[in-house]
Amino acid sequence: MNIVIVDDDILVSNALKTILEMGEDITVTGMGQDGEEAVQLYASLKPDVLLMDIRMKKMGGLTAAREILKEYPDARILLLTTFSDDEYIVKALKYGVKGYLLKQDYNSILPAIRAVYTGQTVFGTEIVSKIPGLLQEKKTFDWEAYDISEKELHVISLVAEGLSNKEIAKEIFLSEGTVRNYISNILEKLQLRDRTRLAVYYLNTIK
Amino acid sequence: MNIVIVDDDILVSNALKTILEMGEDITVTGMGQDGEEAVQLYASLKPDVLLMDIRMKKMGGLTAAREILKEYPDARILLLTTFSDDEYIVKALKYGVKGYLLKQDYNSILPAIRAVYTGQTVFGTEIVSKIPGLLQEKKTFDWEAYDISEKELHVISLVAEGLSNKEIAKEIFLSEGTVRNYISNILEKLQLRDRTRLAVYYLNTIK
DNA sequence: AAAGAGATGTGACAAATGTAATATTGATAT
DNA sequence: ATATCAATATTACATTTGTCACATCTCTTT
Repeated sequence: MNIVIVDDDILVSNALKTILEMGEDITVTGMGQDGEEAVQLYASLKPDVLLMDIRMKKMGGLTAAREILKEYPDARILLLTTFSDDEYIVKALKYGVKGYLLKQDYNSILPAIRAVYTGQTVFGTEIVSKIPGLLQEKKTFDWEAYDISEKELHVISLVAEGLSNKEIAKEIFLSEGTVRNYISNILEKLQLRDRTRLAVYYLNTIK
Repeated sequence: MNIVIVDDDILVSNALKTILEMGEDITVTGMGQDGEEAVQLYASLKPDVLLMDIRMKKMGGLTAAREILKEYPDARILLLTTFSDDEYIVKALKYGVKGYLLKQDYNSILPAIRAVYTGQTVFGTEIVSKIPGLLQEKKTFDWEAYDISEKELHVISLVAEGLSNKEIAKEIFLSEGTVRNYISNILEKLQLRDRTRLAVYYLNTIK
């Protein structure tokens, strides 16, 4: 299994190399220090797995990953992060990165690489919980508790689609004025102050 | 490393056992055929990893996983799925399951188990894309393509937090009028018609 | 029939919003 | 110094929005 390691810090790169080569079937075929090198190295060496730091000068790991995956969609890239770079994880996953690990866990890097090699996607401890839409757990809102009727809920959903009062009125066969009253009531009940906040609130909530 | 295998189908269980024991450091210490057995086996054997089918009679793998994790939050459970059981994945992750694999990929089971053993979370090929909130088709919007500047993006995010023009103005040290112009421009560029739609659009999009 | 309750509608008003045209400012280049 | 450009600001205006008080209208209950 051929691996390329890219990391700003040569000490880290070497440490990683040592760890990896403890696996007999593993060869580190190349090493680089920034995103641009990563792109070049990948293109020339086509390693089985690319192990790359996410924070690097010049081109960062994320951008490099994107570039590489654009060209080689099946590239197996494992990103290393120090900690709490949670913001990048979603992007990384979208690009098609195959792993997102904490540098700290030295002894999990080897198994992670093997898993990635077989096509799996691997997340370091704690990282899964950073995936929004997963942990970001939309409040399961108990609309009933606020005396929100079925009809009102419908209006809310229309607001959250961006309809104007006039359009909502037409949609549910009420006068525009009544729709205004409806919304005014809803805002009062929910302690919100305008339709934008209402829309946002609704979207962050599960019906 | 001690493993317990739970699967309806004894043929599958045995096949898995054979595969696993090709790893010399691995011992299959117990085998069961449904969720209830899984719970019992886990409690009595405390395996390092529990490998479990998700579809089983009596208690299914998901429920079993929940029960076990309720009692032992650090349990490392790897669920096996035939395919396209995507609906369960989010629940599984919420419970704290450490892996979700396709049964088909025989040769990825071993590395996956090792990764799980070190605390990583592993997803089989294709499975990542099933995570809603991720694939949940937030359009990866290329704001740059619409000439949205960094500052404009900031304004947009503030709109999506429900701030009024006046508040936004105070926040970023511009006059209210300028903020209005900003937003007017943004709406024009994005072909949207008011702040509510802008907020909705933004929330359904990844920065 | 009268009264009450609930949903719907109207009118009036202030505030916020969106648009457009036109300043003002400040920095840069010539 | 002048011309130029981008960013910011101002002004004016039409619309939309949110609030409130008060009508209607329709059922139901008594």
